[in-house]
Amino acid sequence: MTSLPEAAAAPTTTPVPALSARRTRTRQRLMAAAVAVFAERGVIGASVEEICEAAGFTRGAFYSNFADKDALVLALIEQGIAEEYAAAERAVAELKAQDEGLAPTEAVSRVLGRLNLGGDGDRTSLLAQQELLLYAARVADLRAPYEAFVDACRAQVHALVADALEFAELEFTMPVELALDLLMAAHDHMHQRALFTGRLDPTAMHALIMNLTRPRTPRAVHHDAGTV
Amino acid sequence: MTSLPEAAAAPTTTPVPALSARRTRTRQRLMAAAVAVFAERGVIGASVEEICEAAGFTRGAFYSNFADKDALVLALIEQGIAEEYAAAERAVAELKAQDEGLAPTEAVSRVLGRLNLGGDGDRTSLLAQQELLLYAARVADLRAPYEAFVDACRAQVHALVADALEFAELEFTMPVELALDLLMAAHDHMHQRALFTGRLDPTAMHALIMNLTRPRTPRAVHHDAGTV
DNA sequence: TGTACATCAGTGAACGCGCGTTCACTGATGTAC
DNA sequence: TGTACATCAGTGAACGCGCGTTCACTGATGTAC
Repeated sequence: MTSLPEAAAAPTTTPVPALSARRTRTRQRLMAAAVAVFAERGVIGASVEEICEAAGFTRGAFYSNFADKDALVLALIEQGIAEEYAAAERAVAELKAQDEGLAPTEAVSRVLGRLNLGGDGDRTSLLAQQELLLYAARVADLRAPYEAFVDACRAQVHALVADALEFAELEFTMPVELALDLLMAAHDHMHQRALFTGRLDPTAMHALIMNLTRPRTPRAVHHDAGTV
Repeated sequence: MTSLPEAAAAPTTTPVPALSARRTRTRQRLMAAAVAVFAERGVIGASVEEICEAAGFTRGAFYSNFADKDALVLALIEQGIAEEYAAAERAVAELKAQDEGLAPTEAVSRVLGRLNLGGDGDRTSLLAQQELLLYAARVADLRAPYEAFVDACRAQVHALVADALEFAELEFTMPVELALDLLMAAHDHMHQRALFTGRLDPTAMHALIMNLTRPRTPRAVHHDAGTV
């Protein structure tokens, strides 16, 4: 799971007419600009003009690269999927590289803190991500790709959490699928609140982790203050 | 907490120039139509024309009642706050009226299932609610009112859950504020997924409730299958 | 109760602006010899 | 390496449409006598 070739960034298996380097750059700049504009104005409210201006192009360039706004959103979602998987690889590798003993909660929550789940953690990314979700929920053609993106996020959480628990000698107190659902729910909720308060508050997240896990071997009791 | 006069629906303490009955009706129709249009097109994408057409008015009527779209959104949020508190009153009263013995999980999750948290639970309401959140997160003047709305939701959850736990003789395994956060997180997540799958899946929610609660009196063990 | 008048509430035409989309164009990049 | 040409990629003007906002208007509602 941690080992893939090293592609995923430069896929040589693109559809029939491979894109030129120049075209790829233009598309990337348009997509990056779109994220910023989506965060500020919303997907529906973002005009093609604004996106192009932010990217330093004219509108003609947009229509030369994308059929319409939906096509750009689809490209963003699909790129998000690829990045999510790539990020999971890296994060797990990093975690395995550090071998110092951490408190169980520390280990797990530090891992979760690294989860971007499709954004850099800054306000712009959070807003843009929420925008994409809501837009994808409405546009039939985008629902399936977005669900694939969510699955990619889930896979990343799964990989990270599994390793973290192994490392801290903990196990879930419920089926792993349910635990993942709850972790992602708490994670999203934390980010959503951050849109209003301006800062991430991991308190509830920590409490949840404590409640979802227990020592894997029954002899040691980490959760209580007891020193058995 | 359960006892208020019986107003909240017809507040006689409205600001200085009280609205005429006709005007109130027009505003309500516009607001109801706005929810539907917001769900379909998004707050930013919804045109005043669409809202008015859905409500059966011309655009002039809109500007005669609201300064602009933001004023209408604010009115929707403030109405949501009032409705949320009113709903909490009713729900708690209903819960207290039923005295048959329920399984602890049943009691709590049935109560939570009743939580609308600002919507009827249908797709339109869910989308509109998400839209309002995202819009409020961006517009400075709407952030405080929206946080007040979230507080109202939290108060409703608190009232309901406290009663349900009392009824089922359960208690939280963590501070109540954290437990409420997690319940709301799981609830929102469940609704968000429903936007894609088309149905509410309470499995994770149930599992969370099991993990957040324990019998209040140590003698009986409700959580395990044991029959002590 | 009836009439005359004042105010209120919504109508619908008009305005100008900005946006999506198209397309003839030009400069940039690549290729054949 | 150099030249001539073909294709590619982005430009920017142009079009028409729909939207936000205004405002003179008219019908509805309320009030004084």
